[in-house]
Amino acid sequence: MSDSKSNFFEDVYDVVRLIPKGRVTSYGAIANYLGLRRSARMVGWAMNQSHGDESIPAHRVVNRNGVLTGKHFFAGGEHRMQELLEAEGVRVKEDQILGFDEVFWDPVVELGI
DNA sequence: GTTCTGACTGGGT
DNA sequence: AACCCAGCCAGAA
Repeated sequence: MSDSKSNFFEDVYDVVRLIPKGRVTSYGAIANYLGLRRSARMVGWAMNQSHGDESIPAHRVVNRNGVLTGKHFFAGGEHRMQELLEAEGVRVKEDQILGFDEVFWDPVVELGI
């Protein structure tokens, strides 16, 4: 579209909202889905800007290592992100998701390209 | 205006 | 295997 301004953030938020409960994805997966394979940082940056919007399950977005890298940005304590994930059935240990491959949700695979 | 950093990732050393 | 570096883009100093 011609009026591409900050649509990137909108797209990121849209994909994050599509993450099913009990599933997680990575910044790179979202970036890849948006065609910005190497712009995973921007996804994280978009999440930072989304801080405060409870409609965006940012806790379901982790890095490719399955580590809750963004936990430190959650309000209510650093363990809030872990609590949110565990409440959805995602096991977390030492800020790392257990069975990451089982709960991983890839928008490119699930939604299609 | 330049410079640096960042909720990342992949490849190279 | 561990560490380092480059790439991507946007916002702050």
